[in-house]
Amino acid sequence: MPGGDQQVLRFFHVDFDAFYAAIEQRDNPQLQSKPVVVGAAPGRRGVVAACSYEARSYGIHSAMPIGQARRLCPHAVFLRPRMDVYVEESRRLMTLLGRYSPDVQQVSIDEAFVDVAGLQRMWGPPMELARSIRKATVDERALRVSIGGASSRYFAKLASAQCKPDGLLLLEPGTEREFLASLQLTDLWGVGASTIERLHDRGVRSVTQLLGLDRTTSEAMLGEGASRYLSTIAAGSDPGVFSRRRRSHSVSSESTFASDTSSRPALRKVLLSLCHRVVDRMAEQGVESRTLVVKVRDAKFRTRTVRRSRDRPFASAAEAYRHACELLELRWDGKVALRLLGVGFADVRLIEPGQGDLFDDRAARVRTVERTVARLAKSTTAPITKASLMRHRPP
DNA sequence: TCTGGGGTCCTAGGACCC
DNA sequence: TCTGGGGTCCTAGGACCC
Repeated sequence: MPGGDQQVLRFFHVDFDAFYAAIEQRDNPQLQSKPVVVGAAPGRRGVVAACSYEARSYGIHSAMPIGQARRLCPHAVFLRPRMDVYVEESRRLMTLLGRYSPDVQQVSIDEAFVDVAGLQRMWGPPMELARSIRKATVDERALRVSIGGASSRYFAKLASAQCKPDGLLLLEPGTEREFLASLQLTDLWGVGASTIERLHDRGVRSVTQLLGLDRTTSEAMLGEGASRYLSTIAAGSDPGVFSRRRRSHSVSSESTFASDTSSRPALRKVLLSLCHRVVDRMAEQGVESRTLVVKVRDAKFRTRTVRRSRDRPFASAAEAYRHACELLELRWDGKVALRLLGVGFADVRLIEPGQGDLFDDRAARVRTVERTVARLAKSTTAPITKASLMRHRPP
């Protein structure tokens, strides 16, 4: 059937190399060709958010505890993230990609899928298009990018990971299975440490072995969902993890303390501040939720959550805070020291017009005051906050 | 060695209803 | 004194990713 099911190279996965670190190196020439680590301040709690390839040669990688990174490379340059700069850079890069294709799907701050179907007449074959994009990011933004191309998003993503940094790898449609056989288990997107451990326990050490398992064995090992996921990949098909459907949505904020604490007043203060942060962010997005979640992590790194759904959305930070305090007591005995508190909303939805009347008057009034304060705080340099959040009470 | 913050998706079990 | 099956909503935890 001409043109029917024939696979074509349809997607690029465009992935910027060591994004935060590369921006820092670009903006400060003294950092070029030096090990640069962006993340928590050394000596404090936190991890590596991104690091330059020079830093990687010392064994540093993202998500590594910052103290460990410093031990591996004490002379590395340690920087705190400048998120506003990275977000702005990301916006410019997505605009740049938009010049090449009307269909750019951003999937994180530093990566996007580009649908290249039908672009041949304007930009030439995929290889030429990819080269043009790579040249443009260097010429215009002084940033390097790796591009993977394939007939599906999933394989394009695998391909870009294989050619990093500063690489280009286009998979000829039909060669997916061959490509898979050249990968390690850890290269498969969606297969993490826990799955790998389970596989190793059962003697499965290679992708070929994994993909050769019969369905019954693999279901017994990994469960039905994961088994179906892997058999789709094994067939060279897209398991669909990057398709656009978005079922639910959540908004959350959390904070790890400089040191563990079991002080109830201190914890409540954190809770109040988190409630304000999350509710303000939801207001900016024009969304609301009926489900509040509180997250607690203790000194032993044991994490627990507790949630409460009700029949109408939470209307204000003050209201969320009252419930959050109750939820905290359900998950915390008041004795054990905690290292983290989090507050979030699940199943977040767009506010429907005219729904404001559903809130009772008092909640609506409180919310109006909160919004005004939030706006004021943004438009002035004078610090505006709730009295209970201030370090020292005013005289 | 010490383990951030922001997310998504899946699983499994209980309550409740028809 | 033995018990079905399906659907929906809710909760908690886990795996995974950037």
